[in-house]
Amino acid sequence: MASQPGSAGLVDRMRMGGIRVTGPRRAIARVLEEANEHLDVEQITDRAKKLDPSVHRATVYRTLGLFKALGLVDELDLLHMKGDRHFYEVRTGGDHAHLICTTCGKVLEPESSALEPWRKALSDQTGFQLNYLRLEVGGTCPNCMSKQAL
Amino acid sequence: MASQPGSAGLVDRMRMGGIRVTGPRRAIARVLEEANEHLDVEQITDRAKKLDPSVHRATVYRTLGLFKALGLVDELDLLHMKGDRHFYEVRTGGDHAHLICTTCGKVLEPESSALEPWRKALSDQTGFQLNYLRLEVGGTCPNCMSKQAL
DNA sequence: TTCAATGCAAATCCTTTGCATCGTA
DNA sequence: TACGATGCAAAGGATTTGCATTGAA
Repeated sequence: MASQPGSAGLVDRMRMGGIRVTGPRRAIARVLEEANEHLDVEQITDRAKKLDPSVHRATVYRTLGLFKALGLVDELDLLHMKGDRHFYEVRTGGDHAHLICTTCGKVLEPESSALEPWRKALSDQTGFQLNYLRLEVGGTCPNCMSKQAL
Repeated sequence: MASQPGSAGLVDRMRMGGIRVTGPRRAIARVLEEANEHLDVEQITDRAKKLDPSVHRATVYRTLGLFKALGLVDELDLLHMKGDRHFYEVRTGGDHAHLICTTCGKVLEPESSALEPWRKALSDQTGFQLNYLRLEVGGTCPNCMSKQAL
Protein backbone atom coordinates (compact mmCIF):
# COMPACT_ATOMS: atom_id res chain seq x y z
CA MET A 1 0.00 0.00 0.00
CA ALA A 2 1.91 3.00 -1.18
CA SER A 3 0.73 6.09 0.61
CA GLN A 4 0.56 8.32 -2.41
CA PRO A 5 -2.16 8.67 -5.03
CA GLY A 6 -3.82 5.33 -4.89
CA SER A 7 -3.80 4.58 -1.20
CA ALA A 8 -7.13 5.89 0.07
CA GLY A 9 -10.59 5.05 -1.17
CA LEU A 10 -12.29 7.27 -3.66
CA VAL A 11 -14.61 8.72 -1.06
CA ASP A 12 -11.68 9.91 1.03
CA ARG A 13 -9.94 11.15 -2.03
CA MET A 14 -13.06 13.11 -2.94
CA ARG A 15 -12.88 14.84 0.41
CA MET A 16 -9.20 15.53 -0.07
CA GLY A 17 -10.05 17.01 -3.41
CA GLY A 18 -12.53 19.32 -1.76
CA ILE A 19 -15.68 18.17 -3.51
CA ARG A 20 -18.89 17.12 -1.83
CA VAL A 21 -19.57 13.53 -1.10
CA THR A 22 -23.06 12.86 -2.36
CA GLY A 23 -25.15 9.77 -2.89
CA PRO A 24 -24.59 9.55 -6.63
CA ARG A 25 -20.86 10.08 -6.20
CA ARG A 26 -20.66 7.36 -3.60
CA ALA A 27 -22.45 5.00 -5.92
CA ILE A 28 -20.25 5.83 -8.88
CA ALA A 29 -17.11 5.55 -6.77
CA ARG A 30 -18.16 2.17 -5.49
CA VAL A 31 -18.94 0.90 -8.95
CA LEU A 32 -15.50 1.92 -10.13
CA GLU A 33 -13.77 0.42 -7.14
CA GLU A 34 -15.56 -2.88 -7.42
CA ALA A 35 -15.18 -3.27 -11.16
CA ASN A 36 -12.88 -5.93 -12.44
CA GLU A 37 -13.02 -4.73 -15.99
CA HIS A 38 -12.93 -1.35 -17.65
CA LEU A 39 -16.37 0.17 -17.72
CA ASP A 40 -17.85 2.70 -20.08
CA VAL A 41 -20.31 5.40 -19.13
CA GLU A 42 -23.34 3.27 -19.88
CA GLN A 43 -22.12 0.41 -17.75
CA ILE A 44 -21.18 2.71 -14.91
CA THR A 45 -24.61 4.32 -15.05
CA ASP A 46 -26.42 1.00 -15.03
CA ARG A 47 -24.48 -0.32 -12.09
CA ALA A 48 -24.70 2.90 -10.15
CA LYS A 49 -28.46 2.88 -10.62
CA LYS A 50 -28.63 -0.41 -8.82
CA LEU A 51 -27.03 1.21 -5.81
CA ASP A 52 -28.94 4.46 -6.10
CA PRO A 53 -31.78 4.47 -8.63
CA SER A 54 -31.84 8.23 -8.88
CA VAL A 55 -28.42 8.40 -10.53
CA HIS A 56 -28.70 10.04 -13.90
CA ARG A 57 -26.41 9.60 -16.88
CA ALA A 58 -25.61 13.29 -16.96
CA THR A 59 -24.39 13.06 -13.40
CA VAL A 60 -22.16 10.18 -14.33
CA TYR A 61 -20.56 12.27 -17.04
CA ARG A 62 -20.11 15.20 -14.71
CA THR A 63 -18.74 13.05 -11.95
CA LEU A 64 -16.30 11.24 -14.17
CA GLY A 65 -15.12 14.58 -15.49
CA LEU A 66 -14.49 15.72 -11.95
CA PHE A 67 -12.77 12.51 -10.93
CA LYS A 68 -10.57 12.78 -13.96
CA ALA A 69 -9.66 16.38 -13.17
CA LEU A 70 -8.79 15.38 -9.61
CA GLY A 71 -6.67 12.54 -10.88
CA LEU A 72 -8.87 9.92 -9.23
CA VAL A 73 -9.60 8.05 -12.42
CA ASP A 74 -8.05 7.63 -15.82
CA GLU A 75 -9.93 7.65 -19.07
CA LEU A 76 -9.06 5.13 -21.74
CA ASP A 77 -10.35 4.40 -25.17
CA LEU A 78 -8.76 0.98 -25.56
CA LEU A 79 -7.81 1.70 -29.14
CA HIS A 80 -11.40 2.47 -30.08
CA MET A 81 -12.13 -1.21 -30.32
CA LYS A 82 -15.87 -0.77 -30.17
CA GLY A 83 -17.06 2.61 -31.27
CA ASP A 84 -15.76 5.69 -29.60
CA ARG A 85 -16.80 4.95 -26.09
CA HIS A 86 -14.42 5.79 -23.32
CA PHE A 87 -13.55 3.54 -20.45
CA TYR A 88 -12.61 4.37 -16.90
CA GLU A 89 -10.43 2.92 -14.20
CA VAL A 90 -9.42 4.03 -10.75
CA ARG A 91 -6.01 5.61 -10.85
CA THR A 92 -3.48 3.75 -8.79
CA GLY A 93 0.07 4.75 -8.09
CA GLY A 94 2.04 3.22 -10.89
CA ASP A 95 1.91 3.41 -14.63
CA HIS A 96 0.70 0.36 -16.41
CA ALA A 97 0.10 -0.56 -19.98
CA HIS A 98 -3.06 -1.84 -21.57
CA LEU A 99 -2.68 -4.75 -23.87
CA ILE A 100 -5.71 -5.25 -26.04
CA CYS A 101 -6.58 -8.20 -28.22
CA THR A 102 -8.01 -6.57 -31.31
CA THR A 103 -9.84 -9.77 -32.17
CA CYS A 104 -11.71 -10.70 -29.02
CA GLY A 105 -11.36 -7.49 -27.05
CA LYS A 106 -9.68 -9.00 -24.03
CA VAL A 107 -7.60 -6.52 -22.06
CA LEU A 108 -4.52 -7.29 -19.99
CA GLU A 109 -2.70 -4.85 -17.77
CA PRO A 110 0.96 -5.79 -17.80
CA GLU A 111 3.33 -4.12 -15.40
CA SER A 112 5.32 -1.40 -17.04
CA SER A 113 7.72 -0.34 -14.36
CA ALA A 114 10.45 -1.23 -16.83
CA LEU A 115 9.50 1.96 -18.62
CA GLU A 116 10.56 4.11 -15.72
CA PRO A 117 14.09 4.74 -17.03
CA TRP A 118 12.69 5.65 -20.42
CA ARG A 119 10.28 8.03 -18.80
CA LYS A 120 13.00 9.69 -16.82
CA ALA A 121 15.19 10.05 -19.86
CA LEU A 122 12.30 11.55 -21.78
CA SER A 123 11.74 14.10 -19.08
CA ASP A 124 15.42 15.00 -18.96
CA GLN A 125 15.74 15.32 -22.71
CA THR A 126 12.66 17.40 -23.32
CA GLY A 127 12.42 19.40 -20.15
CA PHE A 128 8.79 18.40 -19.82
CA GLN A 129 7.34 17.79 -16.42
CA LEU A 130 5.55 14.52 -17.07
CA ASN A 131 2.40 13.72 -15.20
CA TYR A 132 0.55 11.20 -17.25
CA LEU A 133 1.44 8.22 -19.35
CA ARG A 134 -0.84 6.14 -21.45
CA LEU A 135 0.44 3.08 -23.19
CA GLU A 136 -1.88 0.95 -25.25
CA VAL A 137 -0.71 -2.02 -27.21
CA GLY A 138 -2.82 -3.85 -29.73
CA GLY A 139 -2.32 -7.39 -30.90
CA THR A 140 -3.79 -10.83 -31.10
CA CYS A 141 -3.99 -13.01 -28.02
CA PRO A 142 -2.73 -16.62 -28.10
CA ASN A 143 -6.24 -17.93 -28.01
CA CYS A 144 -7.40 -15.96 -31.02
CA MET A 145 -4.22 -16.81 -32.88
CA SER A 146 -4.81 -20.51 -32.58
CA LYS A 147 -8.38 -20.06 -33.75
CA GLN A 148 -7.20 -18.15 -36.78
CA ALA A 149 -4.77 -20.92 -37.62
CA LEU A 150 -7.59 -23.42 -38.09
CA MET B 1 1.20 -5.87 -43.62
CA ALA B 2 2.53 -4.52 -46.85
CA SER B 3 6.16 -5.31 -47.49
CA GLN B 4 7.76 -2.36 -45.73
CA PRO B 5 5.16 -0.37 -43.89
CA GLY B 6 6.63 3.05 -44.37
CA SER B 7 8.54 2.68 -47.58
CA ALA B 8 6.10 3.49 -50.37
CA GLY B 9 3.76 6.42 -50.80
CA LEU B 10 0.15 6.13 -49.76
CA VAL B 11 -1.05 5.81 -53.34
CA ASP B 12 1.14 2.81 -53.93
CA ARG B 13 0.17 1.39 -50.61
CA MET B 14 -3.47 1.78 -51.56
CA ARG B 15 -2.85 -0.31 -54.65
CA MET B 16 -1.01 -2.89 -52.60
CA GLY B 17 -3.98 -2.98 -50.31
CA GLY B 18 -6.24 -3.66 -53.25
CA ILE B 19 -8.48 -0.62 -53.00
CA ARG B 20 -9.25 1.74 -55.85
CA VAL B 21 -7.23 4.89 -56.29
CA THR B 22 -9.75 7.65 -56.75
CA GLY B 23 -9.59 11.41 -56.86
CA PRO B 24 -10.78 11.95 -53.33
CA ARG B 25 -8.40 9.31 -52.01
CA ARG B 26 -5.47 10.86 -53.79
CA ALA B 27 -6.35 14.21 -52.30
CA ILE B 28 -6.71 12.84 -48.80
CA ALA B 29 -3.49 10.87 -49.10
CA ARG B 30 -1.61 13.91 -50.26
CA VAL B 31 -2.97 16.01 -47.43
CA LEU B 32 -1.83 13.45 -44.91
CA GLU B 33 1.59 13.10 -46.47
CA GLU B 34 2.22 16.81 -46.64
CA ALA B 35 0.98 17.60 -43.15
CA ASN B 36 3.50 18.63 -40.58
CA GLU B 37 1.08 18.40 -37.71
CA HIS B 38 -1.60 15.95 -36.68
CA LEU B 39 -4.82 16.76 -38.46
CA ASP B 40 -8.37 16.03 -37.46
CA VAL B 41 -11.18 15.13 -39.85
CA GLU B 42 -12.29 18.69 -40.33
CA GLN B 43 -8.81 19.88 -41.21
CA ILE B 44 -8.25 16.99 -43.55
CA THR B 45 -11.54 17.69 -45.28
CA ASP B 46 -10.80 21.37 -45.68
CA ARG B 47 -7.37 20.76 -47.15
CA ALA B 48 -8.54 17.95 -49.39
CA LYS B 49 -11.25 20.22 -50.77
CA LYS B 50 -8.61 22.62 -51.96
CA LEU B 51 -7.12 19.84 -54.05
CA ASP B 52 -10.45 18.39 -55.14
CA PRO B 53 -13.50 20.50 -54.29
CA SER B 54 -15.87 17.59 -54.62
CA VAL B 55 -14.43 15.78 -51.57
CA HIS B 56 -17.13 15.28 -49.01
CA ARG B 57 -16.69 14.89 -45.28
CA ALA B 58 -18.36 11.49 -45.33
CA THR B 59 -15.79 10.30 -47.82
CA VAL B 60 -13.02 11.48 -45.56
CA TYR B 61 -14.43 9.41 -42.73
CA ARG B 62 -14.79 6.37 -44.94
CA THR B 63 -11.35 6.78 -46.41
CA LEU B 64 -9.67 7.23 -43.06
CA GLY B 65 -11.43 4.14 -41.83
CA LEU B 66 -10.07 2.20 -44.77
CA PHE B 67 -6.58 3.59 -44.41
CA LYS B 68 -6.66 2.66 -40.76
CA ALA B 69 -7.80 -0.87 -41.52
CA LEU B 70 -5.00 -1.24 -44.06
CA GLY B 71 -2.49 0.06 -41.57
CA LEU B 72 -1.69 3.10 -43.68
CA VAL B 73 -2.52 5.60 -40.99
CA ASP B 74 -2.80 5.69 -37.24
CA GLU B 75 -5.55 7.34 -35.31
CA LEU B 76 -4.69 9.34 -32.22
CA ASP B 77 -6.69 11.28 -29.74
CA LEU B 78 -3.78 13.12 -28.15
CA LEU B 79 -5.19 12.60 -24.68
CA HIS B 80 -8.44 14.28 -25.63
CA MET B 81 -6.82 17.64 -25.21
CA LYS B 82 -9.37 19.48 -27.28
CA GLY B 83 -12.69 17.75 -27.28
CA ASP B 84 -12.93 14.23 -28.52
CA ARG B 85 -11.69 14.74 -32.02
CA HIS B 86 -9.37 12.19 -33.46
CA PHE B 87 -6.16 12.95 -35.26
CA TYR B 88 -4.40 11.09 -38.00
CA GLU B 89 -0.87 10.50 -39.12
CA VAL B 90 0.73 8.39 -41.80
CA ARG B 91 2.05 5.19 -40.31
CA THR B 92 5.75 4.86 -40.67
CA GLY B 93 7.87 1.89 -39.79
CA GLY B 94 8.88 2.51 -36.21
CA ASP B 95 6.97 3.12 -33.03
CA HIS B 96 7.11 6.56 -31.61
CA ALA B 97 5.58 8.22 -28.64
CA HIS B 98 3.48 11.35 -28.52
CA LEU B 99 4.39 13.82 -25.86
CA ILE B 100 1.67 16.36 -25.31
CA CYS B 101 1.83 19.57 -23.33
CA THR B 102 -1.50 19.64 -21.55
CA THR B 103 -1.25 23.38 -21.15
CA CYS B 104 -0.47 24.70 -24.62
CA GLY B 105 -1.23 21.61 -26.68
CA LYS B 106 2.16 21.32 -28.31
CA VAL B 107 2.99 17.80 -29.46
CA LEU B 108 6.44 16.25 -29.71
CA GLU B 109 7.24 12.87 -31.18
CA PRO B 110 10.21 11.50 -29.31
CA GLU B 111 11.92 8.40 -30.57
CA SER B 112 10.90 5.37 -28.64
CA SER B 113 13.14 2.67 -30.01
CA ALA B 114 14.31 2.21 -26.44
CA LEU B 115 10.98 0.52 -25.85
CA GLU B 116 11.81 -2.30 -28.23
CA PRO B 117 13.17 -4.64 -25.54
CA TRP B 118 10.14 -4.04 -23.40
CA ARG B 119 7.88 -4.75 -26.33
CA LYS B 120 9.65 -7.99 -27.06
CA ALA B 121 9.50 -9.08 -23.45
CA LEU B 122 5.80 -8.28 -23.37
CA SER B 123 5.19 -10.40 -26.40
CA ASP B 124 7.17 -13.29 -24.96
CA GLN B 125 5.44 -13.13 -21.61
CA THR B 126 1.89 -12.87 -22.83
CA GLY B 127 2.03 -14.83 -26.06
CA PHE B 128 0.36 -11.95 -27.84
CA GLN B 129 1.34 -11.17 -31.37
CA LEU B 130 1.77 -7.41 -31.10
CA ASN B 131 1.05 -5.22 -34.05
CA TYR B 132 0.30 -1.82 -32.71
CA LEU B 133 1.66 0.37 -29.99
CA ARG B 134 0.37 3.70 -28.88
CA LEU B 135 2.21 5.67 -26.28
CA GLU B 136 0.93 9.04 -25.22
CA VAL B 137 2.54 11.05 -22.49
CA GLY B 138 1.06 14.16 -20.98
CA GLY B 139 2.91 16.88 -19.17
CA THR B 140 3.88 20.50 -19.11
CA CYS B 141 6.46 21.82 -21.53
CA PRO B 142 9.37 23.96 -20.28
CA ASN B 143 7.86 27.05 -21.80
CA CYS B 144 4.54 26.66 -20.04
CA MET B 145 6.26 25.79 -16.81
CA SER B 146 8.19 29.04 -16.75
CA LYS B 147 5.01 30.95 -17.46
CA GLN B 148 3.28 29.24 -14.57
CA ALA B 149 6.12 30.18 -12.29
CA LEU B 150 5.42 33.88 -12.75
C1' DT C 1 -19.21 -3.30 -68.08
C1' DT C 2 -19.18 -3.94 -63.22
C1' DC C 3 -19.08 -3.11 -58.70
C1' DA C 4 -16.62 -0.22 -55.56
C1' DA C 5 -16.65 4.61 -54.29
C1' DT C 6 -18.97 8.96 -53.68
C1' DG C 7 -22.10 12.98 -52.55
C1' DC C 8 -25.81 14.23 -49.99
C1' DA C 9 -28.86 14.30 -46.27
C1' DA C 10 -30.87 12.07 -42.65
C1' DA C 11 -30.02 9.26 -38.82
C1' DT C 12 -27.19 7.74 -34.75
C1' DC C 13 -24.46 7.85 -30.98
C1' DC C 14 -22.07 10.08 -27.36
C1' DT C 15 -21.64 13.98 -24.50
C1' DT C 16 -22.77 18.58 -22.79
C1' DT C 17 -25.70 22.24 -21.07
C1' DG C 18 -29.69 25.29 -19.15
C1' DC C 19 -32.46 25.48 -15.49
C1' DA C 20 -35.25 24.61 -11.46
C1' DT C 21 -34.76 21.84 -7.40
C1' DC C 22 -32.29 19.41 -3.80
C1' DG C 23 -29.02 18.42 -0.12
C1' DT C 24 -24.14 18.52 1.75
C1' DA C 25 -21.07 21.06 4.49
C1' DT D 1 -28.36 28.78 5.10
C1' DA D 2 -25.56 28.93 0.87
C1' DC D 3 -23.83 27.19 -2.87
C1' DG D 4 -22.46 23.09 -5.06
C1' DA D 5 -24.73 18.95 -7.05
C1' DT D 6 -28.49 16.71 -9.47
C1' DG D 7 -32.36 15.25 -12.60
C1' DC D 8 -34.44 16.08 -16.69
C1' DA D 9 -34.85 17.34 -21.27
C1' DA D 10 -33.18 19.55 -24.99
C1' DA D 11 -29.11 20.92 -27.56
C1' DG D 12 -24.68 20.01 -29.67
C1' DG D 13 -21.06 17.74 -32.10
C1' DA D 14 -18.90 13.99 -34.21
C1' DT D 15 -19.45 10.01 -37.02
C1' DT D 16 -22.23 6.69 -39.71
C1' DT D 17 -25.52 5.11 -43.03
C1' DG D 18 -29.17 4.58 -46.96
C1' DC D 19 -29.56 5.44 -51.50
C1' DA D 20 -29.06 6.96 -56.16
C1' DT D 21 -25.23 8.19 -59.06
C1' DT D 22 -20.49 8.17 -60.71
C1' DG D 23 -16.19 6.35 -62.24
C1' DA D 24 -11.86 3.21 -61.74
C1' DA D 25 -10.25 -1.08 -63.32
